[in-house]
Amino acid sequence: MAKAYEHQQVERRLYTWWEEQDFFAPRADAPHPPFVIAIPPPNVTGELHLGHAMFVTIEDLMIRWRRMQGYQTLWIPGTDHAGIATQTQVERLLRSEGTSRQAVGREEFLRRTWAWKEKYGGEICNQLRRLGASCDWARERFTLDLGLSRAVHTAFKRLYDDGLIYRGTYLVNWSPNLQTAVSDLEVDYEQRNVSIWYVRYPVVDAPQADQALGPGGHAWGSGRWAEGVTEWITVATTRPETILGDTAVAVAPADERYAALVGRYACLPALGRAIPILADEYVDKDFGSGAVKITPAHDKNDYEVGRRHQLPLINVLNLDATINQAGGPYAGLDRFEARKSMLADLEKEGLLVKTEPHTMSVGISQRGGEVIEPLLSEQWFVRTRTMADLAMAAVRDGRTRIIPERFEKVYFHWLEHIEDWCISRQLWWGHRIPVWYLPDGTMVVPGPDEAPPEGGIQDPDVLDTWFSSGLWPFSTLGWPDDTPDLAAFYPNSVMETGYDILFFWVARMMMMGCYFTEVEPFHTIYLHGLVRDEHGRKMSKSYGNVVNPLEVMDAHGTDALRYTLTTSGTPGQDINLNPQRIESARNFANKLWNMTRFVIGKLDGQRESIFDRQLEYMSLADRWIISRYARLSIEVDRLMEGYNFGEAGRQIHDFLWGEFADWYVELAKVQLEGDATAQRTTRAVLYGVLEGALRLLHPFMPFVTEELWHYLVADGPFASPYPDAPRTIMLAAYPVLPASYLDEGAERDWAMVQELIVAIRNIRSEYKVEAAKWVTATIVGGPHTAMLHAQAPLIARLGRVKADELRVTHELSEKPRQAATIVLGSIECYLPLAGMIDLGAERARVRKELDTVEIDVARREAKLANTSFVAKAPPNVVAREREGLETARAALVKLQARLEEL
RNA sequence: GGGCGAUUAGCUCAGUUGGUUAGAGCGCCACGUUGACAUCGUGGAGGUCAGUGGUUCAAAUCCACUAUCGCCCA
Repeated sequence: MAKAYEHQQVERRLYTWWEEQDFFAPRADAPHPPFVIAIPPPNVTGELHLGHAMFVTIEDLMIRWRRMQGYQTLWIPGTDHAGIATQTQVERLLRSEGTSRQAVGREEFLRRTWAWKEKYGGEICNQLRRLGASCDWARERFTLDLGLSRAVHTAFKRLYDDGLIYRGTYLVNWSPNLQTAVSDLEVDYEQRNVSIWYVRYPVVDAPQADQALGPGGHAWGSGRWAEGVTEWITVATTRPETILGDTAVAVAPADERYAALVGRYACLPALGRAIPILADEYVDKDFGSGAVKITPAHDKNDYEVGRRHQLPLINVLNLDATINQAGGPYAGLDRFEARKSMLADLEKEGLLVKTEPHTMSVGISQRGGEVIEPLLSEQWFVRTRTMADLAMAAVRDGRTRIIPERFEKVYFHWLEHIEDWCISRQLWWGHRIPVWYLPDGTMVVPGPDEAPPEGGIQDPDVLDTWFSSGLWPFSTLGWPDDTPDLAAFYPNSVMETGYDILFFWVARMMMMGCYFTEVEPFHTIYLHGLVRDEHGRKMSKSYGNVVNPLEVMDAHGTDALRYTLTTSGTPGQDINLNPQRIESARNFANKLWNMTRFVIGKLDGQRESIFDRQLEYMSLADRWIISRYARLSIEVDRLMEGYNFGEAGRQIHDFLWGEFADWYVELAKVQLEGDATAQRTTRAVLYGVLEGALRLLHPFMPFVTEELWHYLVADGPFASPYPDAPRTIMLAAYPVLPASYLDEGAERDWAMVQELIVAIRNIRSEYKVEAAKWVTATIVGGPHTAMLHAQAPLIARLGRVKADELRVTHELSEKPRQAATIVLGSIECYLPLAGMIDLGAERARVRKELDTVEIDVARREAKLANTSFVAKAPPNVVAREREGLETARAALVKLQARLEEL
């Protein structure tokens, strides 16, 4: 074995072997029921980032753990076609070639996109492999596969037939850069400092004859448009270009300032259109001027006002956000140029009253980055209420549980207030809407196995990518067909993903799963936190704080990254990824390597586990480490069942490093110098405990544990839930020891010995005894004499006391004067450090120790003197307090006596 | 405006139903010995658990309020 762990030599080799051996596939001979996770499908042309690393690590952890427990595990991998993202990439490519999707046409564009997918689509999956993902690649799926497309078509058809899908002209979120509608969820809101302009409109009594001219009979732009006007109504707006689409001015019904104007008309600047002045509750009389321009085709609130008053809808924008013909003199200008131009003209015509700074939230296209335009257009929608109610009921009834629980509240709130879902996208890359229009205008929605109607033209739009993702837990298993996989592995067990896509994806899977399959798609939703940089900032290219998981794995190994991601936080909480923690995790892997190397070296070929045989004799140290290991396995089981993976991982680490390596390995060195029985037992304990602990750790650090396990067990037998399991730790049993292995007496006694050894080392260090120097010591054990006597060889070695000069005695009448003193409850220990003891300093040291013990005694006495404590606290707590007091008092007496002697 | 989360050592974080002296890693100081490991070992320093009030025999932990930071929704 190499002197240090070299992950480069191990990871790819093991992964290839695992995959070749088909260890990832669900086993029919598994003794337990299925445990199924569907991967959150990454964007097919995406590149690995820490979000992926996070979900892969946690899901693989769960899968490996359940697999080792004997569940029939299936982790379905796959990718998402990611409509907008992928199309944008290919469009960029086309632009670099001097062409465009429009120029090459739909068919060619799709051909190019598939080619792009073939070229880059495999990359993300290989990157998931590097993370150690033990998913069943034979079942890999892609949302645009034939099968999944059939699922999408079936779902659409059913919703359509059930009346839950409709087509209509409504105000939608339009992304001018992407030239498509997007859903409410794909709009981010940003607080922006903008201007609010006060614009006055002439008040008139009736529409004019010639609208081309203003109320004064002059053309717009002449500077005299409003000549002679005496009555005005002033509106405040942040979007002057939408004046062109105004169809009313509204005031608050209770606003006396404007009461007389209601029922009359305002003359619209630029266009001369007479629009009614009306009263509506929507208007806040204290905001702006108290009068609001109403543009039903370009604002959501105005749309509602318009509906209440049957106002006409006038759309003034083209799909690229330039002004259309309805915009008169501004037609052809971009929306922001039109704004400038409009403001200049308003100024010129004396209609601009004032400008004020204003903050408002602006909708930004999540993908396109530009300001979203509320735009009237014909789209397809899903009526969500029925499905949302089903999705809520599943969680409310406890059929699906969300972890952490607090997200249930968020989930309910969103589903309660859900609006209809705009599912059509004006893209080419995706599932084309399965609707055909006949020349007479009738719509036909054939089933997936039916031929499209003769002479029909298919709707040009595609479906929102999340429509297909919503079917993922069952479409990947063959739905709508009644496949064996669907029967065996649906519903899934756990949906694990980041909380940031609770609405986007999780809620939609719940909605669609409950609706189409009449069963909740998974029993548990586990939401992990987001990965941020070490100071809690979001990782972003512009900050330059992005950590690339591939680079981390190259430098420190996959296990180090995985261990860091799983143990850096708690469920659902964002983690601040500290690069130093990754290094520590790498060091841990190396520590594992070396402790195993040591154990193997000492086994001398004896591959025998303490857990496979009854041993006649075990030392205190043996019983202690076995008890600790048993306790660990029970704790880990409890933590994992409760989804507290981080805490489980930390405890395994602490045990392996802090107890097994730091203590037991050191003790084993001494025990291995003993007789044949001691040697044999020690080897069996080293082997059994380390082998088991590696299994406990395997789901966290799959590579190093597998590699070491091979070295350790060689051809030896091992426990596995699978009768003919090949030689891999992946299929070895996950340990949970029976409580009979717990030995509280051994743990208590060993704690005492440990404390004594640490105290001796502490004294050595304080007196600056050279590390190489072996000292003399006398232990006065009182009631623990026999136990301490038995442990003397270990105490001597670990405390660097000469074995033949370590005395353990029940009592000591004559205490050495020139000696440092240790008092631990009823135990005393004297270290005569020839010539090194300064009596004054030693007195001070003992005095200080006495002080702390005095405080402790006083505190405990006060507690026990408190009658309500004794009466109300549980008996074991009181007993512990009494015991502690006795020990502290014993120490107090000894320390006082010692101080007098000195 | 509504909701949620966080606040514990210099830094990054644990602390599982309230119960000995609040822990870890990194960083810091001192010293390094043994054929597993310097990616290491031994010892040490370092915390008014954000603040205030309450519940309780007992609060980092439960409750209320406040402050600061962050996120989600509108």
